[in-house]
Amino acid sequence: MKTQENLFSPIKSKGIFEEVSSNIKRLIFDGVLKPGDRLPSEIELANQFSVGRQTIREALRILELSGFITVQKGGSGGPLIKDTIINTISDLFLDAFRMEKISIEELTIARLEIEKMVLNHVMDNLTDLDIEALEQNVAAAREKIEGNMMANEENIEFHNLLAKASKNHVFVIVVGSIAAVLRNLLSRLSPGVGTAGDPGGYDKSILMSGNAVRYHEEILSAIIEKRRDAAMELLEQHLIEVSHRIKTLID
Amino acid sequence: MKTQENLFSPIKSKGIFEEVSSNIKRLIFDGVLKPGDRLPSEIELANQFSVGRQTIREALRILELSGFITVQKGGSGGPLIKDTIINTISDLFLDAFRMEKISIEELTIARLEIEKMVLNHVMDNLTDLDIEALEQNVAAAREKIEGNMMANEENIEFHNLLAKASKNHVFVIVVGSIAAVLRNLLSRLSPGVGTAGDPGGYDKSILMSGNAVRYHEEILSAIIEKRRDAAMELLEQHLIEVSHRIKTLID
DNA sequence: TCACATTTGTCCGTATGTATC
DNA sequence: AGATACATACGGACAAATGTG
Repeated sequence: MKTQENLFSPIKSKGIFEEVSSNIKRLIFDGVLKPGDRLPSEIELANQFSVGRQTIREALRILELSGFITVQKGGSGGPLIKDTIINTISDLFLDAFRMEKISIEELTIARLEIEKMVLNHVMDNLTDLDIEALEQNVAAAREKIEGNMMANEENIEFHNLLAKASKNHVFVIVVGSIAAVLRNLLSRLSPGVGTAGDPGGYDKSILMSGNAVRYHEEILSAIIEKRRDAAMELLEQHLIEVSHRIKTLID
Repeated sequence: MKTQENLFSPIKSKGIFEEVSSNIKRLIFDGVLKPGDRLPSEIELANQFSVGRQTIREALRILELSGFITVQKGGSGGPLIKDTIINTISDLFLDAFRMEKISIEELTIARLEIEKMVLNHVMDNLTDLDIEALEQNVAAAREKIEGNMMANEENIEFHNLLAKASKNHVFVIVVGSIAAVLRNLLSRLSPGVGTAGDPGGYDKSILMSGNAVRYHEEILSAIIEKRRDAAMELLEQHLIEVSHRIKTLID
């Protein structure tokens, strides 16, 4: 029963590969290595640390799955410092949702509540840059709709941009994760929807997508004009409609 | 430029080790493999998948860092299915803190908003079983406090039980993740606090812990008596006080 | 207490696939 | 198209750790 978790020096605990990844992590935390910098190749790292290549590979795998680096194959490739922690956290939330077998009802209820909460924060922290990004998003979405194309990616991004405008990264992660789950569900229910230039999507799906864009435009207007209650009401209507759309797809 | 993302069979895209980990992941999602089950040894897996042992190792490393398995060395050891996604998320949150992607302020604001939202749902969906679990929790916490021991685990669990009482798994995961981050932070800031029977904890930390228990008791009473506004007010006071406690620990 | 078997951890050598120049 | 550089993958070997008899 002595489950003493030694939190002070988590290094040295498991093996060399963890120590190597911790060392590189520390360099990133201390600012010695910044996003965009290149790490030496595996062979080079193996020589510098005086360890085997497999050990380096597992250390790099840790860093990759922790969102600190990406690895590119081929010539002039190799490990690249890149900050993707937020995305990594979102991925794990997605896994957690899938493990718990979340129902559509639960997800839509939670989404509705959380996004309303986020919107409240947006109204208090909105900047011109946020407005610009949101306007750009709905413009791009409208353009696609007018070209008879789905605008699903843009529509999902609208909600992510809204979360960003709340100036709270926790909200960004949570909203982004829920959006990822929904996108996952939609792509399973109506295949080919997310792909660009899908020639088979000339059905009511485009109408729904266009409808969402109109809602986004109205919500954005209400936000800009500081009409808080109207924005909340529109958001609620929009999300309820989306949930209905998903339900009809399931049947 | 042919970046066609095939959402139906994302396998074969990156490499063999990702395909292996995806296969095992799928088995876990589908319930074929459940927490507590043992995976074959690395050599056995290598034979069954007809791949090298190094490939298996990297696949297992992915699963470990994604919170799906743990790996034990030695005789009768090996890969063990275990759901630790929430802990993994909290670890990444800590990394995000260190990378200054998330601040304590953001986290406490998000926690306050989310738990208030959850409490509202709890008031509408409370059952006798939830009440029983919550009462048992505060009773256990009080017992520890009266024995001059910290009740941090119980106090954190109180909030998780609250989330469960909302009957929404999304809330459970979000609240659980935030709680895990806070527990992780607290254990780093005030070492030895989480361990049972810590003889060095006879300081103001126990007072704070006891204070939290009192708040929990009052909140629970308000919930049972359907005093919604009072419960919300108490919860808000409680969480603000906790955030102050964390801030003072950081300075 | 002491081997013993099992399993992960680590290293080496080599070959292949892949992206860049 | 060819050369180069790099990750990816295979097989074999030994060391270290851990539970079991």
